[in-house]
Amino acid sequence: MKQALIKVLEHLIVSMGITDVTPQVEIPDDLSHGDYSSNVAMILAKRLKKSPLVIAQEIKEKLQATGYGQQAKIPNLNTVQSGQKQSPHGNYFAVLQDIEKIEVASPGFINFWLALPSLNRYLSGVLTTAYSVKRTADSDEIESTEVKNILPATSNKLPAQKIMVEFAHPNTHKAFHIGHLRNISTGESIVRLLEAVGHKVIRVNYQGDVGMHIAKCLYGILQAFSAQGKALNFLDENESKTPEEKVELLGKAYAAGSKAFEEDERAKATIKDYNFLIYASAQRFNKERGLTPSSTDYLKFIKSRKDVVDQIFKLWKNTRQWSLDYFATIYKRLGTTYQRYYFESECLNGVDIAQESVKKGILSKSEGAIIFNGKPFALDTRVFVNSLGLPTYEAKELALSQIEFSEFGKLDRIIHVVGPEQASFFQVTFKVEELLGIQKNQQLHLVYGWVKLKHGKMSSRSGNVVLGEWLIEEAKKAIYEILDKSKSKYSKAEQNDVAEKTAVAAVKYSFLKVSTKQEIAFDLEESVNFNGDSGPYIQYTYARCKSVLRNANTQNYELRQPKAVPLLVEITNYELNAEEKQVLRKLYQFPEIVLQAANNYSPNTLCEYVYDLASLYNTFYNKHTVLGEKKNVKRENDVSHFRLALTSATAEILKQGLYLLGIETLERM
RNA sequence: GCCUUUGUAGCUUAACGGAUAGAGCUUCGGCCUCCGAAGCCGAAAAUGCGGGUUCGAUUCCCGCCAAAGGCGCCA
Repeated sequence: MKQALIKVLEHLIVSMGITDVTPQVEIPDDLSHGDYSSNVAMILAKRLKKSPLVIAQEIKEKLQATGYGQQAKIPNLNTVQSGQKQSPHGNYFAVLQDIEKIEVASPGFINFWLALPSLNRYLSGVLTTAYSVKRTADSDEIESTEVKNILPATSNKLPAQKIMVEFAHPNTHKAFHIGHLRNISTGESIVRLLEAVGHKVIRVNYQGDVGMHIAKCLYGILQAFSAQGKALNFLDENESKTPEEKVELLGKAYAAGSKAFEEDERAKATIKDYNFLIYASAQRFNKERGLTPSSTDYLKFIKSRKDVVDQIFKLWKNTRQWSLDYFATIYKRLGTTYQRYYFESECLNGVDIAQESVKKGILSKSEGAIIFNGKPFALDTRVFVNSLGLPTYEAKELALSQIEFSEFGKLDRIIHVVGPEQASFFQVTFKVEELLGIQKNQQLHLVYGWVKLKHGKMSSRSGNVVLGEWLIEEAKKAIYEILDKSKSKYSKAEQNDVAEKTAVAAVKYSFLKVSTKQEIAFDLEESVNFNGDSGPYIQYTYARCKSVLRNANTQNYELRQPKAVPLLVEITNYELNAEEKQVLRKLYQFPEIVLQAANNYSPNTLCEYVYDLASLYNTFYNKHTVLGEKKNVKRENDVSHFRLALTSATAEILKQGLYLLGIETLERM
């Protein structure tokens, strides 16, 4: 609709002699300004040397001349355009059938109101998809919905792309904290939004499983948590523990190792040695897996304790798996899956790429290291291979991008969901990859802001972290309190299901409603808030809608039969009240909001929409009765039918909106 | 020193250069003998400072102040 209006205005201003301006049409914040609004008259004011109001009035009159809202007059349109008898303009102007009112507002806006029939047509469309899904399901519940059904009108204009979204990337042996939670919430929603507008998306996760942080952790294990400092004893003793307990142990070991690294010179030297051993272990692991190893033999760097090679290998490989097993439980909890897990350990041949790049003159040697000199490109200078011969994150990234661009056919884009501290890193690696011919302008660093504590900074070294799962558990506790007070009777299993889904929703929504780049000042109370602009509020509204619909069923309304849908369009003699109109118009905006959220990578746009819709529905619900024949409210049947349709459509859109945010709905809560 | 990002009610925040800066939390006052009160209605409260561009600036440009991140051997 928006695009169609832009086309109409574009054609109109061409007839006014303007060819190089693309009119803008937007959905006004305030519904009293219509469903769509254009500022085209104000843009033209200077060019035409007339007042914006006059221009707006002229445009309005030209549009009126087409007889909008009346199909019969549309064919006459071509006379508006001089000298183009067989022009396709009639098609463009056909959109005006759906407009019932055009107004000019100071200082020169042209506002459009949609005609009721077109709103109703959309409502029917929503319900038809809802029914079609319901009919294929054997239960009363609507199964997870295919969003695409509601979106083709706006989405099919974009060329579909193949896009890789890389997100989550926790490091093994380290804590999974609320920053990762935000990363996953954001990435998951971006994936779903891109899919909803027609793109093919590949979900991947890049995890750091080599490096100093692991050397510190292993050192901590061998020093403090292992009988006689034997790796095998440690593994045997703890093998039967739960994934949570295992990673907790790793976290403690990491803290201990970090402390030793800073305070004890001998420990520091040992940890550095361990780091080489980990690289050597990774190479050995790659050989086992049949991956091509890099040309560097890391064992030659080890100064002492060659006897621990086997120990470190087993310890690294097993504890690495502990972390991965634990991460898997979290991904499952959050409803996230990945097609491919990448690891730093498989990117060690970045050293070889870096060395070739030196020959090509793209990277250079300096003080024993291989660096990229950023000055000619106004970028930072960064180290790719350190003077010890170990690849840094940068060199590994070169190897990674080679793999990523080769494994899934031709990719149009790779989106890296990563924090702001890596902006310089990505600018440099993107540039080097461009110079190497790996990619050109195909990658995007999608920055998500840090999650900071209101007081103090998160640091897994000092142990001052808010763990992801801890937060979800806190939210669950709060929900159990509400459930205990509630009158609804649930079994233990049902309670747990409600608490789990509501808790995840609360946490995810609290991250997603803030714009992606914005830092979040973490506040427990805010994250587990169930009132107002929150995930549970939307879920509650959905559950409320479903409750009404269940009641309608028991009271023998026929709305839930597909045949009742056409009835909606026939309701023309019923004057809709203000609240009904507000909900109806909001529903209509859904596809365009999804498109906007996808194109801007901004789930918060969708959060705002979903909240507005829920809020408008709740206002309507409180003021008017949908069924309400219980006491003395007597009403024409078709009013109830319309309101049930509105309720059903609201439920459907809320469900789909939440799905795109990665949040599940509950039929009861 | 250089680069980047961010400053909006007491707190957390929204607003492709548009209309009266929109919410939530908190506070205060109302609404369950009617479909779910995790709800609804009402009140109070904000664009860091100074310039500029524009019909119009929270948004773009310049300067200042403040915070965060980054800038050859961490990831």
